[in-house]
Amino acid sequence: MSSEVRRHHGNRHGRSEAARAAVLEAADDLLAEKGFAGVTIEGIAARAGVAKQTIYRWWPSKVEILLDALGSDMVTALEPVDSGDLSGDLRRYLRRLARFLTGSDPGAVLRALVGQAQHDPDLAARLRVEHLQPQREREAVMLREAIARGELPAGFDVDLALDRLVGAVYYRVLVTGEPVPVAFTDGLVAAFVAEQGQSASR
Amino acid sequence: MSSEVRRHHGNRHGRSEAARAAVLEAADDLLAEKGFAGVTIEGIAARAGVAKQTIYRWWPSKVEILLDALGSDMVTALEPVDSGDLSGDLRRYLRRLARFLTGSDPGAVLRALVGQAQHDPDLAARLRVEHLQPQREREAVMLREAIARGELPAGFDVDLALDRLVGAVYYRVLVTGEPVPVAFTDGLVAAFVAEQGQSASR
Amino acid sequence: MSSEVRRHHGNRHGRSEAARAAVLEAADDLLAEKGFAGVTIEGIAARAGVAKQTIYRWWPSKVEILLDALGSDMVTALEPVDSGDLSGDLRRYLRRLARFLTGSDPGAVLRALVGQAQHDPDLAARLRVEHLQPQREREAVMLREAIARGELPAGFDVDLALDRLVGAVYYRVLVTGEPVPVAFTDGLVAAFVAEQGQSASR
Amino acid sequence: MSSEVRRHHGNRHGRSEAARAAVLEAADDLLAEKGFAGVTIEGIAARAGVAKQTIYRWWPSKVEILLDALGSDMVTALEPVDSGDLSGDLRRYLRRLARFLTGSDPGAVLRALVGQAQHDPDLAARLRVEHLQPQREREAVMLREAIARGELPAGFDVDLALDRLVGAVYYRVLVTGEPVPVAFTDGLVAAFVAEQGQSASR
DNA sequence: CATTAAGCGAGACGGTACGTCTAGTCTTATG
DNA sequence: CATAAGACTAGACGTACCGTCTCGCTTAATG
Repeated sequence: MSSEVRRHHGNRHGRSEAARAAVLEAADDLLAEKGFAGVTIEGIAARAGVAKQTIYRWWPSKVEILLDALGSDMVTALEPVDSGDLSGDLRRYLRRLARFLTGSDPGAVLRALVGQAQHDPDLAARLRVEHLQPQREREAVMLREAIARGELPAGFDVDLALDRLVGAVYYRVLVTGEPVPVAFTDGLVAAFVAEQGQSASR
Repeated sequence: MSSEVRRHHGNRHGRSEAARAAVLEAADDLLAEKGFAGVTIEGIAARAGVAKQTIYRWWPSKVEILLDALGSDMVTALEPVDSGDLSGDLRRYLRRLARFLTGSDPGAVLRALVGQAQHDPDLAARLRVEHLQPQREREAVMLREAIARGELPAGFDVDLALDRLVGAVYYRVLVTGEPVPVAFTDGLVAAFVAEQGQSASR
Repeated sequence: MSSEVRRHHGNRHGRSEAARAAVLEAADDLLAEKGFAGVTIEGIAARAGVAKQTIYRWWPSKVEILLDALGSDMVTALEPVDSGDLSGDLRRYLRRLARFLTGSDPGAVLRALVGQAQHDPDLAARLRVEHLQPQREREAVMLREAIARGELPAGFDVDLALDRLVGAVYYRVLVTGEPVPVAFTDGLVAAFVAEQGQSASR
Repeated sequence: MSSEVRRHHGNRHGRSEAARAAVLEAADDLLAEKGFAGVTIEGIAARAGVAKQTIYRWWPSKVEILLDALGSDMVTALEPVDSGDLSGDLRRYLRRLARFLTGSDPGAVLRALVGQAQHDPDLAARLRVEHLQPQREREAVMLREAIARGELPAGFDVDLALDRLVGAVYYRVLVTGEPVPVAFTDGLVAAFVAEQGQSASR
């Protein structure tokens, strides 16, 4: 038996998976080595051993390549935790988020894309629809299950809580440039938990 | 009598204030009209009626022009409030911050610069040193004075609080792209106050 | 009844005559519409509804297609005259040559090929062997028969005469771009006849 | 003391003569080495050590570069002869023309341009106006002076004679590809002279 | 009657050159 | 001595064709 997609140089199989993979890897490498400005279509083509036309055939711009390169890395790296204990889950999740954003290759891709999205509304829309909102939804599930378990009150404002927890992490990464140590993320959760305890005791 | 600085085409008066102002205004206009990618040195020179060399003489790059164009707009627009009532001050400040970031021209410049800073560590450093950290300091003063007044406990973690309050606003602006209505900023302050109340009651 | 070669999409009949004809016609049309630079393999394939590979299977280059498209048009259009009266025959022949070169589709193809032959020695060789020399030979026959009839002297230099008669027509077409009216071709023949008369009278 | 035009890299001197000369020489060299198809803007730029933009600033296409490269070479190489003896002058001129067209670098440029002119009416017009017609005029002067001297009759058709003399040479070069030996050009003149003798004797 | 094999339309591929755009450098003449 | 002007080298942009390479379909001849 043979693999589903065979190696080929352009034919009726349709798109070459080898070329696609080489492009995405080249884009990733260039971003890591030279930064966003160093990611050029010509550079990607040269490094991937691919013709420029092949790139333009499948991607409308370099940011789409990076979106593609991001792929499901976010889903993989930021799988929410559900152990039945909200505060522990949140601590683990925010630690993981901080590490993803500040210390991983796909995190660097995401930061570059969020940066570029400030100049490019189309990219912003695609980035949100394809990556940020789905991840936000996975984060929301964590909190909603805690509501279901009774760890959080019924009327709990999930969106506000996520903006305060996750937003603080992004803020340090994107705006202040401060490191995001475990002490910080744990501190966020501690404050969150304290607040809930207060509410519950009323 | 005439204005202090006369228009001139190269002379012994020193730097031309007219050229400087024209460049900054052209950069601002181009950003507003065409977005960040539409801001080019050539475009600025053409619109400002200035030679490219004059721009390169005084600014090392286009982002420095935008930094310069931002000027003291942030200081002016985001003057912290100090009425002696922390929660009211915070509500007013965050409303103003949200409006600045989402609904003003200098806010658009700041967003573009923060976006570009994700690709450009030098810009990131200058942006933080010249604008973000001074503003952060002004914000911190608000809280420190509340501590001095006894509205907040002595060991209060000012940095964590700002990351949670201000960070949530930036997060919506830069990442989720959600609007930042008054209800949201007031909600942030309400949660903050509730938390403090709980702490105080312990 | 059916045509000898039926329409087919690839089979054991061998080469598709329909595809061949469509390619030649498309090439001709493109040359007429857009000029030589507008004749591209991709354009021919698209217009002929034929795959590029089919073109490359049968023709090594686009100029070979035009050579093929020229076909026997030159032979047909430039059939020499032999009425037994040399000066009348030459007048008719040169008029026909002028009209072919300046006012017919295959003449335009020939001009394009002669032009391209200046850049392409292989094309030059093929063009001469397949079209120009055979036609030259047919022209020479006209003169040789006049020699046989005694209209021209035995030692008459056929090649020189053709270079002067035919060459002058090509020169106007290819180099000066002047029109080639009947008065011109008739003038050529008149001068030729006068010269022979002079020689004969010696 | 300094040379009239100083070396510079773009400035208010206006156009760089060094860049201009390097481009023309590179184009010439490429034509000689690789033929017309080997003359590309990129190739010229690379060989001349010049930016593509500099080429596009001054020449609209590669054929204009070749037109420019041809310069006054034709005038120089094809200076008509005027010794007072028409037949000798014509022999010398046609020998020189044959050598220019078949055995010189600028002759190769001219052949390439005449070839390309078959595909490009604009080039054809410029080539004629700038080079071919002026040269034709210089040729005509030779004959007109012979008329003035009484070597040719008053009503002599200069244009027809040039088409037959010069045209035959171009025809061999451009169409038949035959060599153009001295015997051939001398034969042309001999036939021309014989014809005139006959006319004169009438 | 099923198999085989050749020509076909289709179209992706690695390339080269195109002509355009902007960057950043350099050299003047002007005031 | 800073300016406006503008030519310069450099290099990425996105497009057009090149010539090559499968691929799956159609069809007649073959076994």
